[in-house]
Amino acid sequence: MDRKTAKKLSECTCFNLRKASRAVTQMYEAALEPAGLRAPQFGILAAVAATKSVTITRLAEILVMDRTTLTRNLKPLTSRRLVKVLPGADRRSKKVELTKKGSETLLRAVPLHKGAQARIESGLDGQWPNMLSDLTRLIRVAQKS
Amino acid sequence: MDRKTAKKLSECTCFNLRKASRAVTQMYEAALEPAGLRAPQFGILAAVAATKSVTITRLAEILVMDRTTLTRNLKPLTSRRLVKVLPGADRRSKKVELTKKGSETLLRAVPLHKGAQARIESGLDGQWPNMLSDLTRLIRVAQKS
DNA sequence: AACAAACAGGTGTATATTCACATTATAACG
DNA sequence: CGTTATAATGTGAATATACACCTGTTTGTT
Repeated sequence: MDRKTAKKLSECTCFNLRKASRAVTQMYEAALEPAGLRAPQFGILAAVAATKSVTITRLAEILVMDRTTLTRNLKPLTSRRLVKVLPGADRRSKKVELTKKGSETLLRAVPLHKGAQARIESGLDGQWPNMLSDLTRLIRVAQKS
Repeated sequence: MDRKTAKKLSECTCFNLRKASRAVTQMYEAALEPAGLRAPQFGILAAVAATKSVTITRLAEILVMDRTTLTRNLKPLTSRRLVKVLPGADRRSKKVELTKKGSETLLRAVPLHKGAQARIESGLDGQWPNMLSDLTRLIRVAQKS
């Protein structure tokens, strides 16, 4: 259990994806810092903005995120009054919407995000679209297994 | 801020990497479950096994993981007596080693991990080596930005 | 020897992630 | 109509992640 193990680890899909995820997240969060948003928070705000109003379960589907993860992730956003959670159509469901402050924050974050994305894409010399389709396929494979 | 926002999000490197990371992690953790290991735990055990004995800082470098993250991640492993943390060369440093139980656990986990990796690679029709080099490049780009 | 710089490590705080389980509300059905 | 299944959400517990900051140790310089 020596060099061989180390080599296997360095080729492990999970290990490498998590590593890349950490590195890229840190880079995006540094970029988004002036807007005071973490990476998942930006995603949530953007998704809510795109729908105007969604239930929690539907939003989790859109974000491909565990529903209970989303529930927790909404907490710091509601505390900071960036989103509001209102009673939904049912007495079961709720709907999530942006507040004015949330819209403003998102508006401030979008150029920062765009800048980070542009830096990544330029660093990859146009390979990102390819990588994206590969990643999409990888997700499909992982979810089927 | 409508369809356009949603589209941007669906092309965001960070968002997609995190999504893929979640999906693949779940798949690997389901595979490793009989050994009672989470994905990062497997990585730590494998890295420790490959070195016999390492300091915490060095191990964090190997894993490309924040040092303080590693410190926390070692906790459940030491609690379960899979690794032991001993005084190092200095009075500053410590060394991390596998216990007997840790070796046994890793030995049980390796075939499970290999199976998961094989399923992923077969699902990707040999594209994984390409994707790996792309991911490596992506990490380099993110860390330079 | 005295002091500053660099090194190894830990803690506080906050967010993110997920599973198992619990709760309440609606829908379906016999 | 009452019972059962399904849907929407929340909570407890555990791990993961990382930044800012703190402590003690060694090294290097004068």
